[in-house]
Amino acid sequence: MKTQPTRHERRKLHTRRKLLDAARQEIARRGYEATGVLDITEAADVSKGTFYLHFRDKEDLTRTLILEGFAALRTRLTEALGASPRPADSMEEALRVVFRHAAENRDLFRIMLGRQASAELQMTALEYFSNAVEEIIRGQIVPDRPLPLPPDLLARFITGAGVQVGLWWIEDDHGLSPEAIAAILYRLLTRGVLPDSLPVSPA
Amino acid sequence: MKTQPTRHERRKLHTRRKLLDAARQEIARRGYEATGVLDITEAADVSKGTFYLHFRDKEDLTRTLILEGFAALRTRLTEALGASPRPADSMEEALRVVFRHAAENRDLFRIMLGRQASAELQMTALEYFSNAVEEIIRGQIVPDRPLPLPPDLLARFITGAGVQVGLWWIEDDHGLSPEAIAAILYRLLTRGVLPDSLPVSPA
Amino acid sequence: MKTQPTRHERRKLHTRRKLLDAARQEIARRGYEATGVLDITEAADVSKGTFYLHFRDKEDLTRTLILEGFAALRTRLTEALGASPRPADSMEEALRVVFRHAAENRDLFRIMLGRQASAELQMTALEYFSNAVEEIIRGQIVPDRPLPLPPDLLARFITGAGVQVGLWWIEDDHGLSPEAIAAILYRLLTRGVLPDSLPVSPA
Amino acid sequence: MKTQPTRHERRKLHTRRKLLDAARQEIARRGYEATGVLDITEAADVSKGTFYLHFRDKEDLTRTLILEGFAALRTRLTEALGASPRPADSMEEALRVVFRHAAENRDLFRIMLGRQASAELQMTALEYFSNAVEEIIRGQIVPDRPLPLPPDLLARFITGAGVQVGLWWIEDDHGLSPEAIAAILYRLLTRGVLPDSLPVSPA
DNA sequence: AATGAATGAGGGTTCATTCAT
DNA sequence: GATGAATGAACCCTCATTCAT
Repeated sequence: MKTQPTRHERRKLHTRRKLLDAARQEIARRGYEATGVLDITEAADVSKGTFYLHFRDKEDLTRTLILEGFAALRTRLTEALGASPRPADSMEEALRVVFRHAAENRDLFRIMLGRQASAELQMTALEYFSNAVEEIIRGQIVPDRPLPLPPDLLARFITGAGVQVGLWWIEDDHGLSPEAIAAILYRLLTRGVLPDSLPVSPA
Repeated sequence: MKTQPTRHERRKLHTRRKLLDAARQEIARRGYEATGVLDITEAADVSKGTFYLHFRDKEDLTRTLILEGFAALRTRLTEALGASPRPADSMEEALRVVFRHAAENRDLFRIMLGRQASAELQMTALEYFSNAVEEIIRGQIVPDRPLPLPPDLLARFITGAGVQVGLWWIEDDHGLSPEAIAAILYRLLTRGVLPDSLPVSPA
Repeated sequence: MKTQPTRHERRKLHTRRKLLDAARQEIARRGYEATGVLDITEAADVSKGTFYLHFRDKEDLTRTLILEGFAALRTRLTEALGASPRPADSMEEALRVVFRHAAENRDLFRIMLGRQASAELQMTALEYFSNAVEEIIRGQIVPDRPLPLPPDLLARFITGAGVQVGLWWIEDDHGLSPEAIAAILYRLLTRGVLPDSLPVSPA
Repeated sequence: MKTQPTRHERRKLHTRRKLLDAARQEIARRGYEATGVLDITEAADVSKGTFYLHFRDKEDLTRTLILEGFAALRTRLTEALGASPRPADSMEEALRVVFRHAAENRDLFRIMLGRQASAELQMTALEYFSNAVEEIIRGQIVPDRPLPLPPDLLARFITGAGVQVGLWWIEDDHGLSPEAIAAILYRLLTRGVLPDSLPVSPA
């Protein structure tokens, strides 16, 4: 059992991959709603019928695409932060990892969060990020000093701000490295937006 | 003279209003993409043809809906802040006004910003808010102390955070008054999210 | 009884005339099928409802337009040929009258016979002409020398040829006067198309 | 290899043929304008969507129908007249071929030339025939005896007459064989319509 | 596993016609 | 008599999905 991927299986996986890649490009280019199954299959150079051999429908494929992206990001975060990260320091490092990942997966981030998404998709992705952030927040609560605000509210605040900063930077990096934009976001989140609390020279 | 806005015109305006109201409800319920022109006209109890007498297409109607909303909010803000608001104090007051307005126009805010929107719509609304915030920021820059961060980036940060907090609160107010949620957001924006800077008792 | 046309009636007739004129122009410009009732009423500067006060529908109006044209032509023919025309000579004269009339009523002839017509209209007009020609033919049959061909066939032959020659000339008169084109058509009809029977210098 | 026009392709061609046949019948019955795509697909017993798989729109299909008809007629003429026809004799023979073809393709001729056409279609078909006739005329001009009339005018004359005679005969053959009606038309065209020049016994 | 012809519900839109004013 | 808002049937067309091959 599990001897080899049976050429057949390799071929099948290859087709599936072609579809996912084509979908990412097409959706990033034309937007989720405007991209038809035909656009995807033509870009993948397979027949329309084949699509339904691999995915239940367009939403299924897109969800797969996004979950793959999340999984990859998670892996990367885990690797970068080690098994037991010390939270305080690790937050900024986590942001750095996320921005680096975003830079390398622009299409995917646009599909998840930008105009190219469907509102549905956008909210789903946002919720995913938000849940992850909430998880982290909950992990940091110490029993004798409970948080004065609901963790899910904090998570939404952070995620909303982070996503918009991320999109601003993905559209045009303004000469900022992933590390630089991570530092800015970290500072804004932890110190607020009043001029006094802002760094003197950002970039 | 001018006694009669020509019953005709009154009738027409009435129909137009019925369409706008029906559209707001239907889109809030089913989402922008899932709502057909037929759904709207049926809810408004007019014929499909009538729709096209008043609006070029679904997008036109929705844009009208949203612009109306923006206009109403702007009016309200202007009234509340007076002719010459002192910026520093007025920020929190502005947030209060916005949250009060949001509470009274849940459907509209969901349509603009929530899952019910199209991604396109969502970004457009977000941009609108973001531009308004940017405007305010630029208005506060004093020549001898320039902002260390691009105003549009700050605006995106604030808007992203604000919108998510707003949606969190619109979905379920968690027992928080508009004033309370405005205070929380203001605090998070100006002092950051670290536990130390958070108030002791939120609501 | 019949005192004066009662200002009211004059006004009504005036509106009717405006509609007919507008229709002729619009249909000549855009074609019968492509011309909407709205196009006509706007050109006539009356409301859409008014249209149906004067005509049952678009076809009714168009038929009226064409019948008016026929009536005018008939009047002109009667005047020109006198009460008892001697057939032989009168045929060419009749053609001259028709071509003169066509030149002065291009729009109408285009609507009846050209691309601007509906196929229905075209055949109706053609049948009208054909019937008129048949009438003439039957009037010339002398009992002891019956025609060797059915009069309706001859009439269709003549009408078909005449209409196409007429359209050729209406589109561009090629420098030919009504009299000249009438002479050509007469010659072709009576002598045939073989080179030998053709006149030496046409125009 | 090439044994199989890929059952797929055969099936597709079959569907296409069903659509063309159904369209010919329906348009012949109800007229071009009055026939909807739905009428055609129902008659062909395929779904509405299938229509658009084979033709861009109704006009596209109709053009195809007519061009097919022209092509078939042209083939037949070429076969009948041989490679190098002697013009003089061949004109009557050509008419015979055309009338035979018309008899076997009544629906198509009605669609192209009769009330069932759109005026547009009618003029297009007429122009096609007219151009063909003009071609023939030009081919017969001998340098030292130039035609005294413009070839296109002659062509229009002949075509107009021929089409009307053809329609007269297609509607009801009046007991005339294709050969007989061809002879009549030939005689009328070459000798004119005056009683003296007409044959004594028509059929 | 792959194909692509066929499906058909549903979308947006137009426009001749009606009718209350 | 004139108006024009409202009607609704009918149209063309797209596209996600199915299914026979």
